[in-house]
Amino acid sequence: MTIEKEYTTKLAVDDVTIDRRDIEMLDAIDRYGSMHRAAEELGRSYARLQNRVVEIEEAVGPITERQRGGSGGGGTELTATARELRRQFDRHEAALDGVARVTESVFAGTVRDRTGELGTVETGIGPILALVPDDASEVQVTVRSDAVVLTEPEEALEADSTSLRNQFRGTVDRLEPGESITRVTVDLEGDEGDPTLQALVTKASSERLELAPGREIAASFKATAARGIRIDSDSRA
Amino acid sequence: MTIEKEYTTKLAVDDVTIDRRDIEMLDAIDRYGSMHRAAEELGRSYARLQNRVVEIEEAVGPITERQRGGSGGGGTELTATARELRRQFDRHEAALDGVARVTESVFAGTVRDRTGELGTVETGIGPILALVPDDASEVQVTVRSDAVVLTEPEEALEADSTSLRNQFRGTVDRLEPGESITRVTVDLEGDEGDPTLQALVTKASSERLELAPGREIAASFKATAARGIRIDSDSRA
DNA sequence: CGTCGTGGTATCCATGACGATACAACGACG
DNA sequence: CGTCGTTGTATCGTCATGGATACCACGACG
Repeated sequence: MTIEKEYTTKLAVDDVTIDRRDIEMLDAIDRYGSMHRAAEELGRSYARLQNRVVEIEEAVGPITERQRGGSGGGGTELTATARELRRQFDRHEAALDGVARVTESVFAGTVRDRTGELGTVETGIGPILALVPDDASEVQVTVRSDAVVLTEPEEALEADSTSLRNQFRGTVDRLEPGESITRVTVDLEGDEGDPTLQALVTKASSERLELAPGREIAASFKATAARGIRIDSDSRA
Repeated sequence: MTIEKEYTTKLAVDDVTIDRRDIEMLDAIDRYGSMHRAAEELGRSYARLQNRVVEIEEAVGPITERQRGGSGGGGTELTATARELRRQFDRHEAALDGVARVTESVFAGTVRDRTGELGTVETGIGPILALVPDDASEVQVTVRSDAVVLTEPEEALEADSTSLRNQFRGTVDRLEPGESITRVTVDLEGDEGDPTLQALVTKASSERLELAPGREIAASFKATAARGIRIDSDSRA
């Protein structure tokens, strides 16, 4: 059973919510210069497509300049608003794609202190400062591997001048080099469960830090990049 | 026109894709111990709900132990698989919620060098090492504010022993303190556009670094936390 | 002044998702 | 050995989405 993380991107603008299909519609209109051709090229009915454009415009304002009559019969162009929408959508989707692709490390623990949205979670690898939901006591803390910073252990000590609030020491367990990015698995000193933290690092950084299995290293991440998720109390196993 | 980032969480397991509704179904079954009560409590029809359970189990394997007959008429319990599914879903949703909530800073630029998935992007604030799509030349680079690390400027110089590949200097422009987290806006030295970088920092870090408007500071982030998004060449404005 | 490919609109129909309903099968317990 | 609240299953109706089709309006250009 392999579980894959998926998602669908949406933008809520006032009253409508714009999804991938809408953006593809805008793209096609932009590319072909007419809603008829866009509909044909996308394999969807002109009537619905045109309706959708109007529907969006009623909520967002003009996203097209439509003209009928004329030499070529007319045509429609996108407005700056439409292009901005598309860019925003692309950014959002890229961000979501990021979380779906990136691996994360999980540590179960219990919330000790809490001030506002922040809390200290006692885990098998020690206390972690993380964002925690305010009704939770038992949580699992997740850390995205692209948010983990690796540092020389000696330098790490004086790093109190940083906003990196979570620092751990460990030894490199495994390197999985990609073309330009290496996935590093760090064994942390911990008693329970799987005291392992994954980090994504550029190949250049990997070489500069002379990463290799057995190498001692400091791994740190920001409190704002670690989130706790409530575990239902009635969940056994 | 206020644009809000939205998303719908999904897990793809083999042949089925599990969405929020399914997880709520599992929750209700777990809470009430029977599919009939779960259906009633959720306001949906028993027939469909039961069908859905079977449908999921055909793809994922047993997620329930169903028993009919008996004193209470029977009942159904969740299996460990179902609980694991729920936890995974919760984690994924928390991660997606993170990207939807966090602000990001955007810098437009052009890709210079590219090795694999990594590239150097020339922007208004200088070169940024980021993940770039392989067909792009003009990109917008986005940096999540929870991935930006603030450091004492003096210490930053010797930070070559880190996997933080992008380092910039600037001055604190604005602080927006929350209950336990402060949003920091840093003005970078840059010519074009909006040379501003946002960072989320714990209040403790903010005080330790003595952040205040005008304060000089170093802001850094990992290359793997910066992603470039292609800008269509035919996009003007 | 007609042509032609647009935009604009209304109507009908196919499909899928889902609730509503009805009914059979089950089995511990009184 | 019947009761009762389950799990199963089949059928029908409803609703929303969206394609298919048809028809009108438009206006520069030949």
